[in-house]
Amino acid sequence: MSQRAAFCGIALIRRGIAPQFSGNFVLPNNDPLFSSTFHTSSHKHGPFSSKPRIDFSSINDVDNAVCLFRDMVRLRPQPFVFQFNKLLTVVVKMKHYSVALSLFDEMRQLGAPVNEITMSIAINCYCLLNRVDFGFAILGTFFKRGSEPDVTTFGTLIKGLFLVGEIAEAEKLFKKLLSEKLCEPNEVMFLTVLNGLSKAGHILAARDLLGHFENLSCKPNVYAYSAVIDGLCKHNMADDALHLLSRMIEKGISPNIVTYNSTIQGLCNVGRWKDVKDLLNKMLDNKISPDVRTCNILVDAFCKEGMVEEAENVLGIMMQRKVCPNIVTYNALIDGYCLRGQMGKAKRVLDSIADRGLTPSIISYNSLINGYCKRGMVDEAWHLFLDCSCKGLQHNTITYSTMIHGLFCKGRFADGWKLFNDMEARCIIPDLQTYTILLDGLCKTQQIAQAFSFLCMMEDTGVNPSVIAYTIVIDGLCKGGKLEIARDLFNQLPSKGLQPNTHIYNIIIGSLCREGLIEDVKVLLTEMEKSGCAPDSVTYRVMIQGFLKRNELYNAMPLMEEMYKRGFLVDASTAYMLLDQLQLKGKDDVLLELIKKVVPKNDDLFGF
DNA sequence: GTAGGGTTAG
Repeated sequence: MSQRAAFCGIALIRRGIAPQFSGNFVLPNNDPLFSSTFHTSSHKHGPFSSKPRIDFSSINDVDNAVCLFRDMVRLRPQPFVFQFNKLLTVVVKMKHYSVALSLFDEMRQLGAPVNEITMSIAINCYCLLNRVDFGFAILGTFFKRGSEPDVTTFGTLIKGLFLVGEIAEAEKLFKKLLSEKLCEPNEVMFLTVLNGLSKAGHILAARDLLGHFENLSCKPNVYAYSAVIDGLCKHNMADDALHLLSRMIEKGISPNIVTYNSTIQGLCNVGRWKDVKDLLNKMLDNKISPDVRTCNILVDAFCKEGMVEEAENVLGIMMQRKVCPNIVTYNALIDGYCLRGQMGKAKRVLDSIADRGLTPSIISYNSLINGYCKRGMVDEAWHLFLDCSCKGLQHNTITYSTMIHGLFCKGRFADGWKLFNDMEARCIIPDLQTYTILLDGLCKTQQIAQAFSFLCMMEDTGVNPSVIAYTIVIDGLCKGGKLEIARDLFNQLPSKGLQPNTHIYNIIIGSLCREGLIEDVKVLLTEMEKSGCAPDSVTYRVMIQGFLKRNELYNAMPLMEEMYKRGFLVDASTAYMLLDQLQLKGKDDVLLELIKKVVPKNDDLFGF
C-alpha cells in the first residue's frame, strides 16, 4: 500500500460528534477529502453518536479504496453496513470485481455488518466475472438468513445467466419470478431480459416480451424499445424495426440518438438508402443531431458498398456540423479505399491519423494489412506488420490471421507457418478463422494427415470446426484423389451438428463425376433437394466438367438440357470445354443446339 | 442511506 493511499484512508474517515438535535449543518471546513456535513446517525447509538462519517467521493483508485476498507473494519464502533456497501460499490464501479469480492469475504470473516444489499453487490461481481454459479451460491445464503431476495438481486442473476450464454435458464428464471410472484418485475428487470434476449438473437421472444411489457403499469422506456429495435436491425428485420420505431413514437416515447443509430445501421445493412435518408431527416426534424456514431455508420456502409465518394461527402458534412471524426471513421475509410484497390489513398489515411491528433489502432493496421494482402502486395503488408510493434501496437489474432493468409495466398507457406509459431509463442489465441486459414494451407500443400490432426485439435480446444473448415478439408481430399475419405467426412457432418450446404455438395458431386460414379451422383442430387439446398449453376457446371474430363459427353448432354430448364447458364471455362467437344465431334447439330442454350448469349465465345 | 439497465471496427 502506498503512503499516499494510507494517508487518504485515514483522511477519508472523520468521527462525527452529532449535536443533540437532528438536522444538517455545514462546518467551516474546506478540505475536499472529507465530508463537511454532520447529521445524527441513529437514535440507537445515543445522543452523542460516534459513528464515523466517511467520504467516498474522493476515492480515486482501488488501493485507496482497499486501505479505507482496512481502516473501516478496525473502527469501533463499527461503521454502518451501508457505508461498507458504498465502499464496495465504489470498487465495483472501478471494475475491480475480484477485489470487491475479497473485501466481501473479509467482511464475513471479520464479522463486519453484511445485509441483503452487500450480498447483491457480491452476486453482481460474480456475474460480471462470468461466474453466475457462485452468484446462485450466495443466493442460498439469502434463504439461510431467512431473507427474501428482491427484484434487484433476481435481476442481477438473470443478467449473469445471459452473460454466460445460459439464455434458456435466464428466461426460465424470469418466467418463474412472474408466475410464482416471487418479486414484482420493474423497468430495469424488463430491460435486462429484453437486452439479453436481443443480444442472444432471440429477437422474436424479445419483441413478444416488449409487447407484454406495453400492457403493464410500468411501461417500456426508450432503452427498452432501443434494445429490441437494435436486435431487429441486427437480424436484418429493418421493416419490423421501423414499425416498432413508429409504435414507440405513437406511445409517446421519443427515440434518442441510440435508437436512431441502431435503425440507421439496420437500414444500411440491407442497402435501403432512401429509408436511411428519410430517417436522417426525421431525426433532424426531431432536433436530434447526428453524432460521430451516426456518421461512422454511414461512412462504413458507403465504404463497404464501394461508394467511397459518398463516404467522403459524409466526412465533409461532419466537418460542417462540427462532428469530429474519430479513429473508427478513418478505419472505415481505410477499408473503403482498400476495397477499391486504392492502396495509396488508404495508406495516406493511415499516415494522416496521427496528424489529426488521433492514434492509429491495431484495427487501422489490420485493415491496411488486409488490403495489401488481398492485392497480393504481401511485402507492403509485412512492412506494416513490423511497423505495428514500432508504434507500440500489439498484434492481435486478426493481424496474424490476415498476414498468414496473405503469405499462404502467395505460396509462401513456410513463412506463414513461421508466423503461426510466432503467434503461439506470443500467446495470441488462434480463432476459428485462423484455423480455417491454416487448414487451407495444409490442404493446398496436400498435407492431409496434418489437416486431420488439426481438425481434432480444434475440437479439443473448443474451437469447433465450421462447415467452411470441413469444406476445405473435403475439397483437399477430393483434389488429392481421396474421395472415399472425403465422403466419410462428409457423412459425419450431421453428427457434428453441421448441415451440409450446396457448396460442399458440389465438391463431392464434382468429384463423383470425375470418377464416373453416376449412380452415386443421382443419389446425392436427390438428397440435396430433400435437405433443402437446391442444386445451383455450379452443381451443373462441376457435373458437366467432371463428365467431359472423362469424355462422357453422353452424360453431360442431359445435364445441359436440365440446366436450360432451370434457367442456369455455364461459366466461361465450361463453355470452352463444350466448344472443344464440338470441334472434336465435328458437325453435331444436337450438341450445338444444347451448347447455344447454356452458354451466355452475349458471351464472346462463339467464334463460328 | 447502500445494489441491477442501451449503440460503432477484420
